[in-house]
Amino acid sequence: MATAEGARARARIEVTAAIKDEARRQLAAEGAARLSLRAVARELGMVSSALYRYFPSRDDLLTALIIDAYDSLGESAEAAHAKSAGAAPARRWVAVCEAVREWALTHPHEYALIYGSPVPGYSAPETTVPAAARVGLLLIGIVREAHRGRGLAVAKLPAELEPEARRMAADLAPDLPPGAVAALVAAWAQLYGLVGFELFGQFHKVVEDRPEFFRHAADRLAHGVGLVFPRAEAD
Amino acid sequence: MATAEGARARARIEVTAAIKDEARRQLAAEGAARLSLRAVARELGMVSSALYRYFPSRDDLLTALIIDAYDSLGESAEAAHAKSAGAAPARRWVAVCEAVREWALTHPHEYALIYGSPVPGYSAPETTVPAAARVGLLLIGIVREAHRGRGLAVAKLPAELEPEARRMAADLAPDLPPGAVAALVAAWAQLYGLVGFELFGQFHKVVEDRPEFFRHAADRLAHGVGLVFPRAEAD
DNA sequence: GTCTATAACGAGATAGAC
DNA sequence: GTCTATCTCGTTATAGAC
Repeated sequence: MATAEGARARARIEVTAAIKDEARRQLAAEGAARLSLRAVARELGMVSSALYRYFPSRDDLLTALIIDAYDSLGESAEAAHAKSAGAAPARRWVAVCEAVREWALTHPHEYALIYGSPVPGYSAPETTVPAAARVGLLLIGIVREAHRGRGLAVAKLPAELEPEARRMAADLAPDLPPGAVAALVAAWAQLYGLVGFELFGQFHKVVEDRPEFFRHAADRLAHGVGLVFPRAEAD
Repeated sequence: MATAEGARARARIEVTAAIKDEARRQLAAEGAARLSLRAVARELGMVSSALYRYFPSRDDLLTALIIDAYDSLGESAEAAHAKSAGAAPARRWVAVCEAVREWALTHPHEYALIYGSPVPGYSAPETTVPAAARVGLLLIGIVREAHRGRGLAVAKLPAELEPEARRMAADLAPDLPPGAVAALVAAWAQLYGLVGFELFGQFHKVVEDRPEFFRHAADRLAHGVGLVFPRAEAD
């Protein structure tokens, strides 16, 4: 029984993966708005109703693709973070930013799925939140590391933003100064502005040496959050 | 004959506007990927072939909507810029950024059309460039104003970025220091990161007081570009 | 219980004849 | 410009194989 159940489970995992792979292929070709369960089934030699054993609806398939994309991005970012262990927080920040950019360039359609325009008629359920938070948590961790090592220059905050900054800090990182958390959230959004503009073509005929341009912008973002670069090298 | 021709021209303009209005409505409901000439025609009580007298293809209709969106955004930004005449460049910068944000919040689907994921199978022609450049030109103008008034703190550039910064400056604003141009392009992209995150829901349960958060982030962007705030008030 | 296949629904797009 | 015949879609009900 154990082997039979194992075989069933294995087959189920394989078919699920095949469905998602084919769906990703269609994502690239047609976009998320035109993702079609029937087309996926047809391409796999299945009948459309059979897909419902694996995904209860088209939206559930979309949700699975979104979570996979966030997880894939999160893994790349976490790998870059781990690889940079021992380096100054500002360097680790840049390393993670560059990993985000590289993942986006190698997975443009999945990037568009999670950070591009919302899919009409689809609204992401709360189950996507943990995967979506991975990169943010990594960035918070880097700032925390700097804070503990006294390598964080805390930004001054205008009085009007202080309540909001306190609220964000309480939610996201109660051990960090509110000013740093507010700056971090802004930098997080701005990082995706840089990536999105490059990926979606706004830098066409504007920025040519994009890796270098991005590296410098990521540097400046780290600086804006209060991460101090080692004296010997920069800043 | 003059009146007849005038009437014809007027009718043509009216029908063209009606087509674009209906197309915008569908953009909101279905997304750009699903924009269908037939559906537009049906809704207007026309037959699909009649639409081709006004737009030779779906892509041409899309292009017209994109140019309209860029122009509408550009007008809003330019109006905010004009209204801020006399203020310090840093203040004008923030005013323009806030106008971009407000336009995006009131025109979410048109924002998604121009700054969101690319429409699969569609590639924007060069004719969209002038409209797309309006906000960028405005920001360059603000930095230029500061530079002329000696209110621009030019950012130091790492040696690796200098050739690219020079190239960008030669293309975009030969009268400005390359460092300022590079910082400006980055800030421009980052501005849209902030706007996109708010609009596309990434700030859900993260940022609550979004106007204040955005204003502060725009302030910091101005600072990053080298715009100096009047001593009496901020910085 | 787990899965696939057949058939069907209502809605909408599409192509072509007229 | 109109009509119709034929596609697509998401989804469900049902029946039967393993």
